[in-house]
Amino acid sequence: MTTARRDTYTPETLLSVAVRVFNERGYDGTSMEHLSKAAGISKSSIYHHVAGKEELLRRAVSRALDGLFAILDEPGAQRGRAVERVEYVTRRTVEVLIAELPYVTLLLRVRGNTATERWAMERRREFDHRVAELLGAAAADGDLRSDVDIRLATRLLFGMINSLVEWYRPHPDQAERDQLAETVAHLAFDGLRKAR
Amino acid sequence: MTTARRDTYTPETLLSVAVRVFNERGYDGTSMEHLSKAAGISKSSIYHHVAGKEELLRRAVSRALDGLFAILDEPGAQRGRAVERVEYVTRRTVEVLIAELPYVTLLLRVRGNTATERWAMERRREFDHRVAELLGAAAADGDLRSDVDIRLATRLLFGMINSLVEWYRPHPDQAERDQLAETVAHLAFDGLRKAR
DNA sequence: GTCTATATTACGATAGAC
DNA sequence: GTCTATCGTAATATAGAC
Repeated sequence: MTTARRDTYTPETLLSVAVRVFNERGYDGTSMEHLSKAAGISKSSIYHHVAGKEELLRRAVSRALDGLFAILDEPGAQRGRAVERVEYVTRRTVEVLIAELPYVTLLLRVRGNTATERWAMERRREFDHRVAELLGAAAADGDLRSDVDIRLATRLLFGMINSLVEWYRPHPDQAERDQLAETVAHLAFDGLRKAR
Repeated sequence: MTTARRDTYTPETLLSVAVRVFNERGYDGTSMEHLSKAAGISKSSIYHHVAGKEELLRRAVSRALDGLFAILDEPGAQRGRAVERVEYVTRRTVEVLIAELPYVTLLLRVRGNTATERWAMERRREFDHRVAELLGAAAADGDLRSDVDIRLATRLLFGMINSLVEWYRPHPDQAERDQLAETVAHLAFDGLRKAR
């Protein structure tokens, strides 16, 4: 082994700094100079670790997308009635959003000006589509209220969940985080689920 | 009277072009060159109508904020039980958001990099605060479920409403627009309001 | 009111020393 | 791995002709 702890940047540690600044100023509003100041190294040193600004964006949104898509492969999203699977995905989406907050925040804000941004938007739409299918299956099972359009409900549900990135700030208390996911699912589905 | 119809830009008509481009590319991602191409006039001609890029932003977010604050002065937001007032404000906020869609969209996306952006964010927080107070009054009246934190509910409600700007596209059918406001209020309050 | 031409600054990225 | 110096481009904005 070499020295126990290196006090230099890796692409990953540099990424965490960059994502914070991207979220504060917006991706387009952040210059390499801004990143350089925030990281405490010169502009050219950043290029030693990553190819450029867009690579930092790609790494960040990839991390967010990987976290979201992994939810769909979990047992809770694959077994049981559709309404229970979509409720599970709702809770887990909130949890992943909180666990990877800065990365998902950045993902939700890309505008499509670069190839990387357009790729991220397409992958995100794919995730939304997968959840919309689940919600559609739950409706077909007769487990959702019939007086609400399913596409509209999907969009409002995602709108509610995704809005968390605009105000939620990391909390050390694990119980508090579980509570949040429960409240969101509770609020969403007590409005959605057919009375019985 | 002069000629019935001038085929030249006013600050207002130029604004509608600029806001569209701002929403497509993001404010920071839009250059005066982009605006010039979209408007079909040269960069320097734009400066004949407005002082610069930031003035276009200020005019846009002002229009959005004026529309939102006007809701709070309407009779429906001032009379009756708090729970009915907040439901009225919810419906009207959806309607104003749709009526002034590109302007509100831009307002909801400002990041705070300029003085104009920080002013807009502060005014928007003020509006949110006013609605949160209404929701608090409704809770004090005992008209809302007691198992949901009121601050969290306010944020999720706004998150749901504001997410409309991410997917809603103008629709000529007035009934469709009324329907949307009803559905949002329905979904939100059938989850929020105490069973009776 | 619109244009071309340009001043000036900021940006992303590279060269090359240490 | 980090630096200073710099390149080439694109940005906001202005000058001044028509």
